[in-house]
Order: sequence, then structure tokens, then C-alpha cells
Amino acid sequence: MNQKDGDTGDTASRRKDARRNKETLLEAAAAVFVTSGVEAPVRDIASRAGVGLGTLYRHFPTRADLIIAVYRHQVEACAEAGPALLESAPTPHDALRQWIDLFVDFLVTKHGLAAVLRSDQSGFEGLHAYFLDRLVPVCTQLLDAATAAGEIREDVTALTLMRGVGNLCIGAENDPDYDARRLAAVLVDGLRRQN
Amino acid sequence: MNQKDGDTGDTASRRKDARRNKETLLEAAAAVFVTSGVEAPVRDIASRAGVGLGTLYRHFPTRADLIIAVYRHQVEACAEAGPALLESAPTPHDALRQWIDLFVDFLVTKHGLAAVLRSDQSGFEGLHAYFLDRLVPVCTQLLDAATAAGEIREDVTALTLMRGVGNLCIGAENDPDYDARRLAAVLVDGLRRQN
DNA sequence: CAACGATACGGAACAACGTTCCGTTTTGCT
DNA sequence: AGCAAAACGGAACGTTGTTCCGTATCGTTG
Repeated sequence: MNQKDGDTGDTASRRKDARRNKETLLEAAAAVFVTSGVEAPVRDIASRAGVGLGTLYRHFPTRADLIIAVYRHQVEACAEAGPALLESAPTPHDALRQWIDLFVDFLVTKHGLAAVLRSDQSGFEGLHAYFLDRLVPVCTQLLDAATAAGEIREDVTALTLMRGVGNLCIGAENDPDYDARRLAAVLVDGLRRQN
Repeated sequence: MNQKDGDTGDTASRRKDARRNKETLLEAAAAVFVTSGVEAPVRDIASRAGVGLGTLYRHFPTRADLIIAVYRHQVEACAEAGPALLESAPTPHDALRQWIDLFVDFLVTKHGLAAVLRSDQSGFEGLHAYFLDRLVPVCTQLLDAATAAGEIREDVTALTLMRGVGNLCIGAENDPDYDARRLAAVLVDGLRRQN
């Protein structure tokens, strides 16, 4: 954490109304995301925060920026959990398994987030890039460790795995018959070198 | 096949202009889907077919109906391949593996189809339902056979597997670094009972 | 073959969305 | 207090899917 509580990053404005509005917007967005999902209309967020659309767009130039800001802390936490698990888990593959579990849990509990992470959807390239930039290196580290231990096949890249797991989580919030967590577990299990 | 070539199903109109327009629309849609993807604007399809929007919507009341009509033959072929593979393949799990390959190939080569198959997106429930109705029973049959042979774990339902594989294919058309086929193979491999 | 009712056609119009723009208001410094 | 810079609000734009209805066409019947 940089400063005290109301830290909005290094782009904090000199004007207190601007700082307050940004904070209010973040809270409103988080609340709306919980109830209506990440794809909720931008207008809903602005009106929940009691500000105009212009204000929202000045603080968060694109929809993706707002989503990133809301979830930044949790993504960071997930990224930092990688190396920790590598030390605490019995084997690298187990660390990988637990880390993927963490990631899946995160996505599955954020209504619509996984759907919006897909690369092919326009307007969300920034979001996609942020997640990948932050998490692929961590995944690479886990994958490399498991490879070095001879536990897994070597033909799946970290990027492919991350995107695959993200994709598996799409639509997992609505339908209790679709078990994304189990599927992710099966996928990670399939990574293991068959003997 | 029911009749001869220009078969448009049992809902064929008595008027030849209507029949011709429906056929033209199907061709236009297929062409547009190839070049611009399945999510291409409806207007593009109507104008490519040289008809008005009203005409398009009368023949295909929802966007999903048009997509279903375009791909119906290929979905049927995939469904029918299931039982055939079960006879030709050395083991049920191998049949399952080959069948999933078929499905993945189909999805990956249809720009944007997998993305639109997701259940959570509104307006496409019909499409989602059609695919699931047609393919889940086939998948169930393959899964049951593999289970009976003791080859696979039993905690993954056909629906979960189908949706998972469909999800894995999202965005696979654009990015050569994301290998959906391999991921699907890993997933099916993970289904195998570890020994 | 002429007329007429049923059928289908075209595209303007609507609603919902993300995003942009600009006249107005507020802020903080001098 | 005054003033420039910064931020505000929301109308307006462009793009979607979809609906609606006045007009044109078709096939049948007399």
C-alpha cells in the first residue's frame, strides 16, 4: 500500500472533488458488479455513484480500466500467492493445482468477469492484457518448477493454460449443473505426465 | 436428406419468392460468417442477401435461429459420428477423444461460434439449447461406455464436459499462441482414471 | 385473365448500449 | 476576491438487435 486508506494510485488529482468522485465510482462499480455482474451498463454505475457519465469516463477512460481498478487488489494477491505456494506445497504440481484453484475461485465468484476476459471481445483488450501480464509470469514460474521436477507434460504454455482456465470459468455463476472448478481440476490433472 | 437440394425444412412457404429469399439468406449468412464471424451485424447479412431486415427476421425470428440453420447439417454430422466412433475406435475413451476432436475442430473453424455458444449471453439461449440438446446425449453415450469400461473418472457430467470444451474453443481463431485443441486433448486426458 | 385476399417485402423507427463532446460549475491558488 | 485550470453533467452520436406497418407481390379463384 502506498499511502493511507483512500489510495487511488499515483494519478490522484489535486482536487478533492475529483478524488472523492473516483473513490465513490469505485465503490459503486464494485457494488453494481456484485448485483448485476461486470457487464452492467455504465449508466447504472454512474447513477449509483450519483455522478454524470462524463465524470465516469474521465476517471476511467474505458470500461476495462474501471474493472481493472475494482479487481486490482485481488489480482495482485493471486499473483503473490504463486511463489508462496511453491514453497509451501509438497510438490510443484501441487502448488500449480492450488494456485489454479485460487484463480478459478476468484473468477467464478465475480459475476461475468471470465466472460469479459476473452480476448476476442472488443473494448476489453486492456483487461485481457492486464490479467495476462500480471498472471502469466507467475504461471510460467509454477509450470517451470513442475517441468523441472518432471511432473508434467511440456507442451502447454502458461498463456494457453491461463486462457483455458479463464475460458472454463465462463458462465459458471449461473448454472449449477456446470462445474467449472471440477473441470479446471481435471485439466490440471491432465497436465500430469502419464505413467 | 429429406428432399432434393434446396431443402429448407418443413416450414417451407407456398410462395416461391419467400423460399428463394430464405435460401439466399442462408447463403449470405454462411458467407458473412466466414469473413466477418458469427457475430456480424444482422444488417450485413440482409444487405448481402439483397433483402430488407423485415424479411430476414420473418424467416429467422431470432439471430440464433439463423445461426442454427446455417450449421444444422454439421451439428447433425457430429452427432451421428458419435456412435460410429464407438464402434470403430479401439476403446471407448479413444472414441470420446476422437469425438471431442471433431467437435473442437468444428468450433475452432467457425469464427466466433464458440463465443456465442456460452449460456450467459442473452439472445442466444436457443442456440445454446440446440447444441446441448443434440450433442449432450451423444456425449453421454460415449461417457457411459468409457465408464463401463472403467477407463475414466465418473464425476464429470456430459453437460459439464460439453460446455467446458465449448468454452475452451472461445477465441481460438485469432491467437495462434492459444492452442485450444491441445487444451481439449489435455482435458480429455485428465478424465482418464489415474493409476 | 382479372381481381382479390393472403402472404411477404422493405426499411423507418425504437430501445439499449458504449462513448464523445462541450457549455457550465467548482476548486484551489494568488 | 478573482481567475484560470480542472472537473462536472448529461445531451448527443454511432452501432447494435428487434419491431412495426404501409406497400408490393403472389397464387388462387371466378
